[in-house]
Amino acid sequence: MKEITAEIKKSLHTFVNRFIKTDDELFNTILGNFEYYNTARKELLLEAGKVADKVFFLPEGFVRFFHIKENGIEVTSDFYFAPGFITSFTSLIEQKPSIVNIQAMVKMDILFIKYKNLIALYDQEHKIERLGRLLAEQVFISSEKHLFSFLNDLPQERYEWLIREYPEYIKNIPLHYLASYLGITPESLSRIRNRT
Amino acid sequence: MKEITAEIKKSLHTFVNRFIKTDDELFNTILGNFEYYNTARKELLLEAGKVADKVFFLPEGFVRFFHIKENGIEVTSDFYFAPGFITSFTSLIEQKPSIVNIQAMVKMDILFIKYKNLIALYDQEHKIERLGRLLAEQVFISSEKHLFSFLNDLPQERYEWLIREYPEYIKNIPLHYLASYLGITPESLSRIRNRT
DNA sequence: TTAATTTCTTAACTTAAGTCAAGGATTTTA
DNA sequence: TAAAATCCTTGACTTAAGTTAAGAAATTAA
Repeated sequence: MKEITAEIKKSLHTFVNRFIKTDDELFNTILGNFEYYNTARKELLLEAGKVADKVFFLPEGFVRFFHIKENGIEVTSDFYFAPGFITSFTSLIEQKPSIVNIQAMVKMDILFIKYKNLIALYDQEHKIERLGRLLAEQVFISSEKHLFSFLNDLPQERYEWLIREYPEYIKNIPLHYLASYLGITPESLSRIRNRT
Repeated sequence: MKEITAEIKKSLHTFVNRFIKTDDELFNTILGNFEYYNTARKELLLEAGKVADKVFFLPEGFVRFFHIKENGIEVTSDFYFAPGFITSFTSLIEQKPSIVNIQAMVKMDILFIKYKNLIALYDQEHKIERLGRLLAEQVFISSEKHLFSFLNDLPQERYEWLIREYPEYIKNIPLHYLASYLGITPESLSRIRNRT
């Protein structure tokens, strides 16, 4: 079982301090609640049907959210790049089975905190509750952007929006995942790209 | 200038206590920060281009979120029914000009709290910070549902999802607003409804 | 480094939604 | 309550995306 490196600690510290200022005591309280984990590429950090009982922190790498529709089609709903906290918020908040799978896109060293420890931290420290509020606000904003791309734009324009808003997606993510993120088939995305 | 009635106080109390338990002192602290306002039907509670500086509480009635695209087409992005807190979260959180307009759909008596007072309450009371976190989580969940309807379903299925998930929409909301909420034209919605 | 798998593209055809236009029904408001 | 505005539907036509199928290219893993 590998240790939490100084580099990983620093990444967590920097990220948390974007939202709240932590003195040593508070940061050590937070850090003390996290455990280390090493994922394989393509490993599921959360499986659809199970209740989310952890929040992950990614100091590196990125993950994909996806689910399988009744007709068997796989839908990619989101990507998160490091650094950041990752979980199925809906499953975690409601403590109900998750709709989505969360999949590691690359092999990576990550941290996680258990749900019950997070809740205890919320009770214990006003500042951590604030961190929770600010993070919830951020995931809302990012979800709303994705939603607005559907309300405002045709598939072709959604693709243009995507490369404008998230240029790193194009470099790192297989196109058929991007297609379903955009709500279109891989064939359509291929045609859209070749009619510029 | 009309007063805040006992009925409105009760509505706020009941709603807040779904999320946090408030003793008299805490509830009076919250209530003391709200002011009364009476809207006309179709009045804009927030105009696109202005920074959101209030959060509204609706004890009754409902509102519509909409914006105008560059091509002049109006898009309805959301509806909120009473009871609940209403604002452009994105504009409020980032303190940037709002994309959306918020429009009263009926004449109603409402409350509002100013942004700076809300921030002060967050600092002052851990429990209110928690309320903020829980509300942010709820708006995320509701935005994600709307998003998933686009990722999972064709327009026809999205309409069926809407009447299943939000039957009250059909009874209260003009169809051309629902059409743009579903990302389709009024003509298409009309055809979808007439091919059951 | 080769075999297996995954990823991406192209083509032919189908279908559902968009566009443009018009008119009737309903609701609002003066 | 009558005029105005809004709301909803229908029809004819266009267009963009879906479907099915096949194969080439690239990547992964044995």
